[in-house]
Amino acid sequence: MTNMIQNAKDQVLALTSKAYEAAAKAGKLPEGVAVRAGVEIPKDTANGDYTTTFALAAAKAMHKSPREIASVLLENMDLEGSYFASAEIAGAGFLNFRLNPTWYQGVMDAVDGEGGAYGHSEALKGQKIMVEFVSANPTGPMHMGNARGGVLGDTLASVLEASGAEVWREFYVNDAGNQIEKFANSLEARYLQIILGEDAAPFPEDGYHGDDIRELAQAFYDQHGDAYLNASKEDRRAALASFGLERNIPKMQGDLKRYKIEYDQWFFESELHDSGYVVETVQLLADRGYTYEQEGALWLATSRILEENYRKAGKGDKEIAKLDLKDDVLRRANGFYTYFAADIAYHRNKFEKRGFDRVINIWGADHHGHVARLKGAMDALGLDGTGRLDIVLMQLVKLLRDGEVVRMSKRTGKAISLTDLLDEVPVDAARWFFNAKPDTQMDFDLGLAVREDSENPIYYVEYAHARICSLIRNLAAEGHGLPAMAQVDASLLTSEMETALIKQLSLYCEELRLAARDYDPSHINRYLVELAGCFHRFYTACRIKGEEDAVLNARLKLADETRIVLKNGLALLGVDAPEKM
RNA sequence: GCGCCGUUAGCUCAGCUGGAUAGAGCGUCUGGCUACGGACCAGAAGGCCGGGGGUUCGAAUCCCUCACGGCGUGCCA
Repeated sequence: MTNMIQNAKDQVLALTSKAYEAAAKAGKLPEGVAVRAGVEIPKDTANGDYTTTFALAAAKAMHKSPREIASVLLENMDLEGSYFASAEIAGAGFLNFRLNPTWYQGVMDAVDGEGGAYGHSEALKGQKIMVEFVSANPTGPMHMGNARGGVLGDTLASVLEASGAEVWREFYVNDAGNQIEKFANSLEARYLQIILGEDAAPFPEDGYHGDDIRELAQAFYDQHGDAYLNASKEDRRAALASFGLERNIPKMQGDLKRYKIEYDQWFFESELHDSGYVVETVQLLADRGYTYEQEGALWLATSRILEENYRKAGKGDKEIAKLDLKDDVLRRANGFYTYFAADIAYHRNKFEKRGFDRVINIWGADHHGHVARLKGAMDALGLDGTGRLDIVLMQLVKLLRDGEVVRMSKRTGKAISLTDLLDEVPVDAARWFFNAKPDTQMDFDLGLAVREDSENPIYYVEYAHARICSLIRNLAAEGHGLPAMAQVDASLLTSEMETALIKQLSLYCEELRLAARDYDPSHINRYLVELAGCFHRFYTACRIKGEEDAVLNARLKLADETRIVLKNGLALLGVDAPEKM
């Protein structure tokens, strides 16, 4: 709730514009100039704790040098009662502000008062947001891309929750359509091979070659014997498909749970078909005049929809012509609806039926061709897909083992599955590692990932937490309990390491904001490493045990607040904060 | 061909709406507890920010262009 960084920034701007008004009134600066100035935190504290570029930004309009403006501003500035002890001119015309103890006390009060909720905000209050992620085909084991997407989606959902949104986690189960047909055909071939021998039943060329298919067929055979040998093709395939799904889906649920991912809902594609919602949705598009028939198929006029969108976005004819837009089939000539049609229905359901204000999908980058047309289809339905549907495209994971690339394709049957991963790598390490910026490709070296040493930043962060817990335990054993905030005087914390640590605590709010804004929870990872570093440096430089009570209390409180923030951040990532290691 | 993503230290990556001398971790080298957890800390070396133009007080950041890499461009999902 309390964001002391925002408070400080607001105050810098308020102090500066007040100074400007005073100066203008006194005739020292031209009146009525609107200045778009920013406030920043300088990288080097030699340049103060906060800085504003007001004078730089105003120079042109005021026809004065930045330093001259800054100098006049300074003469007219009153820091009384503010968070700042001093302000000075530096460089090209920066105004640098230095914090006083009331601000540091404010940060410590905020962490103490808000505890586990510290860092949370109400920025997204009242917003109902769905995050749909993983949504792996239930036709086989989940792969590394699912592992990455799982962490990303789950953590992003947590970040949005911490920002005040009402968040819904959902898994879309593709239990219909071509993939399932392929799945059934593959199972059927394996099943027949078990009974009749390998050569008796040809394996479909585009089938799933994985061992999991053989195992499922074997399990089916163990249960039913050759009862389905002479059944109709349709019955046999249907039985095999549902047998497979009934085993695969709970397995996925179990694996994801083991990965600490729990969904609010597993939504089945088949429901959209069975309830007639797909047909209804396509009809709606037809009613709105966005479809046409050609060569026996029903098409969505995607190119027209997108062209309208691009035109609205201000793109010219030339640009649009270059885009090479294509229409999409909704209903094939054989009468079956495409995945795309079902997906449109699914997203209509999210917005229209369930009333989500915003929908976020985590997709693999290989689906990016699908982004514009799905948004366009929502626009065509009047659901503002352009504005409310956000697709996070996640670049794929390159899996390595000892430097060698490991193939990830399900179809080769050689994939390292998410289950395999969790057998090799601790869950927390995997979660930490996969929580990387979505739009960069990443290498995951299995040999490297299992190492539990200083190369892995997660141990650095966990160690800081465990160290603080140990400190608190030891002091408690000596009769020094944690002080109440009233007993803590933050003005005693003046050394470089202490102020740096408090400032780092205040940054948590900021990083959470950025994580929510960019849909990039990896801000939290980097923040926690930095926070742990600040703590270790503080801990090395500042003794706690044996100091006089006032200092001891202040430092012990600071350590405990660091523990709280470490724990809050790790909780967001779904990583344990161990009290001992 | 077209589209999306990427290119910053030996490696993995930060760099917020353009700001001050481009940062961190790992690796390499050198140091630091008979004191609260050495899974820690301090210091050093290491950079035409892929190339070239442009915009301006100021560009890793914005615009154009080229190069390289990944992915896509199905009546697949």
